[in-house]
Amino acid sequence: MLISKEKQFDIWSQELSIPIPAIDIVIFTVYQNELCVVLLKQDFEWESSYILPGGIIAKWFSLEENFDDILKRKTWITGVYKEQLYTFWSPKRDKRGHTLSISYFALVSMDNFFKNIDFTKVAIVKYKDINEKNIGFKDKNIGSDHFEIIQYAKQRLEWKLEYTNVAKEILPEKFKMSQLQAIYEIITGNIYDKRNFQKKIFSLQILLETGEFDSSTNRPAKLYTFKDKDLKIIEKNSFV
Amino acid sequence: MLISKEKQFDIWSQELSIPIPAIDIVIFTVYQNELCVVLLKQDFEWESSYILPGGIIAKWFSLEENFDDILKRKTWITGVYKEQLYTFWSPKRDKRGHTLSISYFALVSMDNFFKNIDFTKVAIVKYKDINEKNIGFKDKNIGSDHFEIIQYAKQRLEWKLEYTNVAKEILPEKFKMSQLQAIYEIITGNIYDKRNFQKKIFSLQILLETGEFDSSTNRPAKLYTFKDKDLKIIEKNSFV
DNA sequence: ACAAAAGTGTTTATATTACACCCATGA
DNA sequence: TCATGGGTGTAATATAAACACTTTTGT
Repeated sequence: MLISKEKQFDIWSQELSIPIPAIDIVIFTVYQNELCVVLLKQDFEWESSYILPGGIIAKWFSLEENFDDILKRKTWITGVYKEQLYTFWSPKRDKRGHTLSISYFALVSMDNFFKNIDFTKVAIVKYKDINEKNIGFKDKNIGSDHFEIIQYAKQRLEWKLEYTNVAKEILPEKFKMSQLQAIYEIITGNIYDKRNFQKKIFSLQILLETGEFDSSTNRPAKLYTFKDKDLKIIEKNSFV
Repeated sequence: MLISKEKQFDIWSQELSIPIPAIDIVIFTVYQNELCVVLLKQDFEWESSYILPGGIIAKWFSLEENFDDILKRKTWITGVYKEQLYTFWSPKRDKRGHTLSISYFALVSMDNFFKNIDFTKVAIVKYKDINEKNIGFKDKNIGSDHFEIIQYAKQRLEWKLEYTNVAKEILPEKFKMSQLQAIYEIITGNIYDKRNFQKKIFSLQILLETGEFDSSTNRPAKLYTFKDKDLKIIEKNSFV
């Protein structure tokens, strides 16, 4: 006998002494010079409410495979940078489903983003517009801690930006120095002197000059690209 | 009808499409001038094999409560510093139980350690003596990735030591500068010039002089204590 | 010619590294 | 008196921070 996924879920949540492991995804992008998060949307008469894309995991697949599957089903986005964040659980969270949230942090470039995303399913919400009130579907008792998870992800993003070349996951393949600086300024909320910024970035030795120029605005700007294709952790000096 | 925990576990692992969430604990201490890990032991004729203390979580309690319960049941250790590490899952791990491992990293001071630990249950293994061969009970097909988890925890420990005052969780309440330096040297594997080490530590402003001295060896040594009772992240300079 | 973004150097302050001798105590 | 671990300072180098004008292009 086949039972629907919903039904099966409700049986589990009552019968078992364990919480049900699920994945929740905080996916950031930079859009219109703002840090944004891709969220699932529910509209009420005069307001909107959002939750993180997520779903229950299947034991036949790895966490990464489950992530890819869930993100694709919920948003149609594929091929993003992803990293596990933290696992959240409390007996109070998500009373209906009793799900344990293995949260992931993801980055998507605007290129990839517009190629893949399904706008009938998701909303792009400015990070600064997200607050406790518009996160979580109160009536269904889900997403109660999604605001906290987003905060946690933002912290991780700032950290990663400082210590790795992860900015490449948000930028197009080739970019000008001012675009790179903008990413850092948007995400950290600081503004930097462009001479010092450039000196710092060059000292990290993570960029290559392409020899090409962007002529879209006034004086043509040199285009750079990241040297390493994979995530590179920038080594810090020893403790002492 | 009551069914035993073992039996129930086996039913779950077969019937469910989800993995069973469990906690695995990597608990470090510094003992006899060596970095050590507290592990559960199984002796064979001519060799020993170890796994991480761990157990299945109950949804009636938070992760922290589950952690405390599991650690106490398995080792009798209580009141340690703990921090969630990472959640490991793959369809290949732990074939019998299909458990998903929410791993934790913990630190225990020798003081606390000897007050609480139950040596009939656990072994204290030098970190450097741990290898793929002596971790995991092959016959029972458990702990297959515990070596990987320990490596991950060691990395986190080094990081925490550099960026926080977490050393306080391993040291006694009052300690001399050379003890603090030893902790750093043992864990990072580096050796430091004691003048530079002192300058660095003082610059972080995380210590207080107690005014007391340790007279146990030769010239009496000043005793210090940590200024903050809670974990303090040492702010790094801004990116640029 | 002017508006807009790109490009470029120097000075000062701070942090890091390398390095060696004297001190207080117990045995 | 000597062996042991504790305590202390300075000079050289490297990194970070503050700061403003010129260049190239499109309009």
